[in-house]
Amino acid sequence: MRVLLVEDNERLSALMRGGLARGGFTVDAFDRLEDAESAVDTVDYDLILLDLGLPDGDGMDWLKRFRRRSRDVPVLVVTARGGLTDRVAGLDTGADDYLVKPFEMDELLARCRAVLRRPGAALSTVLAAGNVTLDTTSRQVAVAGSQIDAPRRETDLLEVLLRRSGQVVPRTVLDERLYGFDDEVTPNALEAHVSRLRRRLSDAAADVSIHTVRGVGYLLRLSASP
Amino acid sequence: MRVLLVEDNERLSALMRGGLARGGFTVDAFDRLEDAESAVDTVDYDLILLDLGLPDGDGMDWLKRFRRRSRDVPVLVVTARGGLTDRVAGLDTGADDYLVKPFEMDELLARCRAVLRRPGAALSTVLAAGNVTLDTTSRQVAVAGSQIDAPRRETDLLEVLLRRSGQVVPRTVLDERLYGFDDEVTPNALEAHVSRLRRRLSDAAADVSIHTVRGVGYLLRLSASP
DNA sequence: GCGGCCCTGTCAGCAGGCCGTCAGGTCGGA
DNA sequence: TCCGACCTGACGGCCTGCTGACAGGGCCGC
Repeated sequence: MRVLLVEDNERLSALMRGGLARGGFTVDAFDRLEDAESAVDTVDYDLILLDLGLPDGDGMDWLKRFRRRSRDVPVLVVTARGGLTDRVAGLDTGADDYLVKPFEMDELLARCRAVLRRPGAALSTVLAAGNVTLDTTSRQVAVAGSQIDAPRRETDLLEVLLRRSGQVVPRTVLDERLYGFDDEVTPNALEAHVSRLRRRLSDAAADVSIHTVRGVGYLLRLSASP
Repeated sequence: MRVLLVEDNERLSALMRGGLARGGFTVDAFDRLEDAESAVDTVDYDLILLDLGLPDGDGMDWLKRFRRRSRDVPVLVVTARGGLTDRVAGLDTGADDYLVKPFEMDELLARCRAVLRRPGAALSTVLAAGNVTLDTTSRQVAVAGSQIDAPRRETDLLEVLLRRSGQVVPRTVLDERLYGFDDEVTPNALEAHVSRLRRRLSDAAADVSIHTVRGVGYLLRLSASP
């Protein structure tokens, strides 16, 4: 974990460097915003520790500017300004946490760890074949990156085919998946959906298509491309 | 945004519920870990506010167990235990932040907002898509820079859609975010709000619109522009 | 306290799209 | 060529979602 420390009090900076190093962090320390500025342009930090009262400017202003271009690096503000309004302003400007001097090294480390543990993006399962994708949670179908509208039954059908892409899926399986045991439905209903889905995929220039295996079922595979 | 509050002090709980509601959160409040336990099993909360000294167990133990199975819900610990070792232990157990009683409601809200900012999502307090912005601090909506009035429910709805702008947000998620356990509501209530918000956005000449995904939910996306 | 306004949930009517069915055509294998 | 399997365009019932109207309730100003 690489950390950028911006702190102009030399003794405190030394202390923090020591503590962070013992905590397993790699530290780059600077005492001016200008140096910090060029550092963030060249190195991809995991975490930034920022003092507010610095010789060449206010850390809060810098943070505001920084947040405008780089959104995802956690920033922990370390400062003597302990007032409520300062803390609220700091948090709302884009600080992920706020630590008021004086503090114990253990607490600094704990807060660093906490900030780094922040949740990542929620994972969604995406099925894909060729340039066709289906997000199983949002039920969105996309071809070559652009979304297309598909009604529910066709989406369900596509899902089953995608899950066994390249293999023949028997009619019976498709019927079972699309319709509960209760719904009795003409065999033709499935064929109708296949037909409509084929049309939709080819209209969207998909590079996979649905092949018929007579007497058995269907399979999804890459279209022959010239 | 749906919040689980676990706090056994009745007066404090009422205060926090009020403050959070004014801050645009939907709150489920319980005074025992047992109830919290079953709540987290059924609802997908955006944030958990946890008191430590509870009648039926220690919040810290519960948090430890909770973290073992669910890693990605932010937890903000609210407690009277202000000692350093307590704070460090709390953060290392899996709390994302630590707030010591007594505290101001403004600070609580600011910390909630900070914790909810996920890496990759918007890091400022202002959510935006197209020319529509929502300041989560003041709960003000603006289109192309000029503010428009939107009632609370519509603002909440817009917030959820903005946080997942471009992605489909399932109906169930929207229902969960907008309404707590107690509020039982016709599915049509959501549709009514969507309708009203659509009207409001288009009246204000917003360049994003709410798109319906039949059988699934809604998504916010840039309107087709000529 | 009280009147009025706005918010918000409910209802009902309506529109549009989905989906199962049918019928007629096409294709493949024997 | 014949037959069975499959394709596809047309159609209508039905269901989902949209929206205007309305009523209850809370909040604010007088």
